[in-house]
Amino acid sequence: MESDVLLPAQEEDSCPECRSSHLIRDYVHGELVCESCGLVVSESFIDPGPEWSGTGQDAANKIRTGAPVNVASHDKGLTTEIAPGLRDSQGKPFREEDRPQIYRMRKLQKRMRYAQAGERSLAEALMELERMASVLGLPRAFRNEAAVLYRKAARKGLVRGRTILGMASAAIYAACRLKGAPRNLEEISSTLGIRRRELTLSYKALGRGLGLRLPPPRAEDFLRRFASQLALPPAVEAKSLELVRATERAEQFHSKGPSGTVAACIYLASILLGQKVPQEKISRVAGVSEVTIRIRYTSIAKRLGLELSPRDRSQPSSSSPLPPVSA
DNA sequence: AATGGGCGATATTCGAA
DNA sequence: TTCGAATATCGCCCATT
Repeated sequence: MESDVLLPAQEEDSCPECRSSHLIRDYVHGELVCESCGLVVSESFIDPGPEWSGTGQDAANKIRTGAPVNVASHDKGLTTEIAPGLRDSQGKPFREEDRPQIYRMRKLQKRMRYAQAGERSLAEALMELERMASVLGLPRAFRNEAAVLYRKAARKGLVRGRTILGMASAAIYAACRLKGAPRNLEEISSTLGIRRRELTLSYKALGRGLGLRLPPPRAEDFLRRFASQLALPPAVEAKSLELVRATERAEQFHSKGPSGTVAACIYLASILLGQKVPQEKISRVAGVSEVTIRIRYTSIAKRLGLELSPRDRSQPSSSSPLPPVSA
């Protein structure tokens, strides 16, 4: 039940259509193409994604060429013309033994050409979802979830008047939240090269149209991901979780960003356990500024009644007892 | 649909500790 | 590294056009 949505993602060593092993790499388009039948076997053997490694300050530069190369755009692969007759585009006659394949290709082409427009754009969207999920490093289940959402949206005509990319990224965003591993709008839009405005508008439409009622992202759902990116010691992660929960309980309906809360709690926990993690590092991973971490963590500490003695700030090795943060 | 004001949260910058 | 103040920007909400 996994793969009804899928298009073949791995490279083959022979063409699945004509079984020829003459596959050539088209470095211009980043496609793996069958030399004898023209089938595009794989569309992205070069990484089309935006740069990952930029940090907070040059976040804007991550999108230096705008949207990632749109390898799956609609005229790739499917609309190739296959001339009638027994000669190829150079006027050379087809080899005798290739003819059956050529006929089959023509038949396929015909089918594709007359396929319903909706189906074609759906296929395109599914390829986008595939690509987006891979750029974001999301597990298959996430992408499948997104695909389900997208299909529902498409059936309800929600894509009309909007862009496929916008809706697809919105579906991805929603899927992440449904799966309990939320991403921020910012993360999604910058790594996928979608304008934020477009993403939020699409997401709103998606949510409204499908009647999705997603509770606001819980801060603790961000913790796992941040913790692993920071390689936090388990003890610090555990303490962070404790703090995050206590914080959310204490300041319900605060309209502050969950990633700020998590970042602050991680910092706080790292201090309390004497294994300080620099604000700057946390800031990079969580996508919030250092200032936000400072403001949030001091107010959280106050709210939870935590005493930050100078000892905590300066001596990395002393473990200070934390008053129980139960509510 | 576009525009603009109000507003709270957050970002940037920078000097000081 | 961290702190904290000043200043700028962002995104959302709402009302207006």
